[in-house]
Amino acid sequence: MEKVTMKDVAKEAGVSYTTVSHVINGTRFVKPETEKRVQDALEKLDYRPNSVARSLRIGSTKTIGLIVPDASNLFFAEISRKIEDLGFKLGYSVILGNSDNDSKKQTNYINTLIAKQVDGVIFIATGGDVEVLESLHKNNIPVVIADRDVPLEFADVVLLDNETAGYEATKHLLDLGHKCIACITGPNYLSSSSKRVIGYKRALKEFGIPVNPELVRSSNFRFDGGMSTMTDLLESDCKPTAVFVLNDMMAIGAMAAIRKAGMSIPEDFSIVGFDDIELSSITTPPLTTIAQPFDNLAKQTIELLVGRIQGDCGDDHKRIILSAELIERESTSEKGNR
Amino acid sequence: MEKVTMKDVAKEAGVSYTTVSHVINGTRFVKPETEKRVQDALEKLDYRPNSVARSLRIGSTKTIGLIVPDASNLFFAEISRKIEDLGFKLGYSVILGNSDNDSKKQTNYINTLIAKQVDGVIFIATGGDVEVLESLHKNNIPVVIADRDVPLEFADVVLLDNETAGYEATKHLLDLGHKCIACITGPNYLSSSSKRVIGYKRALKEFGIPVNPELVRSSNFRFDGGMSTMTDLLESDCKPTAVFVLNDMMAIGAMAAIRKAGMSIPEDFSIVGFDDIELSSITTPPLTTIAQPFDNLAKQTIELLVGRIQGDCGDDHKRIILSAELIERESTSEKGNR
DNA sequence: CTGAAAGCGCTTACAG
DNA sequence: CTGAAAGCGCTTACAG
Repeated sequence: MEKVTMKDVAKEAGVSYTTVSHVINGTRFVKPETEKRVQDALEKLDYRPNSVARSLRIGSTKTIGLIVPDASNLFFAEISRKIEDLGFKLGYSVILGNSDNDSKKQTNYINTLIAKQVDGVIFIATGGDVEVLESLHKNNIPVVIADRDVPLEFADVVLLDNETAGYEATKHLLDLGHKCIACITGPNYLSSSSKRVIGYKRALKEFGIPVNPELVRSSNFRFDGGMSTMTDLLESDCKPTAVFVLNDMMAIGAMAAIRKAGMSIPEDFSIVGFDDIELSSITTPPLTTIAQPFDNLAKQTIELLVGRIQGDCGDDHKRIILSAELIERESTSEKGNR
Repeated sequence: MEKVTMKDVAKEAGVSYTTVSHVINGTRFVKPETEKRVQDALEKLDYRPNSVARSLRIGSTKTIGLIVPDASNLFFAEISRKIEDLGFKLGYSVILGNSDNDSKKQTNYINTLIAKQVDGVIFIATGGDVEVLESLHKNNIPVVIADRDVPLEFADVVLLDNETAGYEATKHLLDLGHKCIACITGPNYLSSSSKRVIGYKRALKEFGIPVNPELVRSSNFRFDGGMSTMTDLLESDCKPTAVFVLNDMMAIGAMAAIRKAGMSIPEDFSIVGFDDIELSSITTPPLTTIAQPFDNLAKQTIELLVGRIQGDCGDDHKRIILSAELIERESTSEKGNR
């Protein structure tokens, strides 16, 4: 069970290992008869290419790094999954890293990705500093930033049009006659959160409704945060009749809080979420939400990255902005419909 | 921005690159003064080690492969996340692959993992054939099988004691006075499903209740499957008052079906799930379930693998069986408590 | 149509 | 206390 290398195959087939390499890679003509001998030897010895050696020689590992805040979060889990799928189809393996909110961990990851000579990196920012990405750039490793904007000149970016999406979600509620609409946001330093809030405010303004800061609460994008923030909101003075929650995880938490307070959805209270994770279609009632274009996001991101890897080194860095769509389900209804 | 190698550092510091290597790795004594010069050069040139070259030389990549059925499933997402975390702490990067139910894809993955010279593989089986794993073994790559048993002599295995867990879940329902208890299973070819069913039957027998095959339905471990199977069950002749659902995803779907049928949980119907994914504590009502020892599962798995990698080549392959715990929440109550 | 040889960037005996 | 050199397993000009 010793490692079998090209040398062994060459000896077995009675050719030089140059030839073996060429038949494996189909990279120059080989006399059919010779080729057959090599193929037989390959099979007989169950030869396995060593891509570490190959990578060292050709300077490319066919591996990309994917850094996400937390892959056990359903939203990132779905994105990672799709990126991994598409990447594999394009011939790339993915090394996955969870950054949490730990910028030290983030730095460690980036450093090992550089050491491992990944061909490119897809980065979904957590908070923390982002200067580490600089070193990727210095090492000529292309980076594409997905989902959460980050002020970096040297990277391509694929984002959702969060502002418009926030506007649409809020407008849906306004169109239903709601006037007192709360908003549960994510962490304010995330562009994906703050932009949605801008959309929310714009819709309100358009309907001539002043923004009540009491109704806009910042939370953590997680179930528990949605639940506790909604509870606070319901206990406060201003009695909203609807809420726009900036992701589905929190929205599901908020639904639990609303029910716990003895209200029915959507009869007493309307709620719209954001993301359209798989779960959202089967809550009770099914959640009206903004659907992230998961497939398209993954596709654009990986294609952009692979394009860069394959040498599209235009210095004009691209910003791709995708649009999201409102999915009306049963968690929203007209105000007064009680 | 040319790649800086040890040679460049050596030249800058005026030493041989042997010495550079030794100061980087701390692998032999170097005169403090010389060392300082090297350190300065390292810093000045912002040297980055190339672990591809290193790997080729030392025959180890410090990378492991993790193959899961579907990382967008919350259960695998949580496990992957933990394995990734612990692995990173031990100095290993992880390449993630989703096998789906596609044995061709599984084979492809295994082959690229071999080519990439991973140091080891953690494998969570989907259906499909498993002989591909054979080739890992032939290439001296240790494998540990997690969560789903697979009949393979050369791999270590870390499993849950599914039978006992299934017994406990069912007994809980029986202790509450339920006599007509349905069971929604996963695919039958998965040991994690079939063993839990054995536990379910054992508990029934112990309470002198015959197993009604009508009450045992096989489904797909997903939300939608739980929902539709539960709907069928409620429309059938035998009217159960409780159900043991073999994972939380399906249990959440089943809860939706029960509510849709106009019944309250737990007043009219009791339900116990399995896994204790994060979500289960915030459903309405919070789900009584069997808690998977996620942390321990990840920990044992990675430690076993790293042990093998580091040369513990005992031929006695280990089977580690972990136990699960019933978490009583609010989805179960005494029968007749309506 | 095929081979001999250099070299990718490291580590590590061997030698002094 | 430090260096010269071999070699990990490949790819790819160069040569014939």
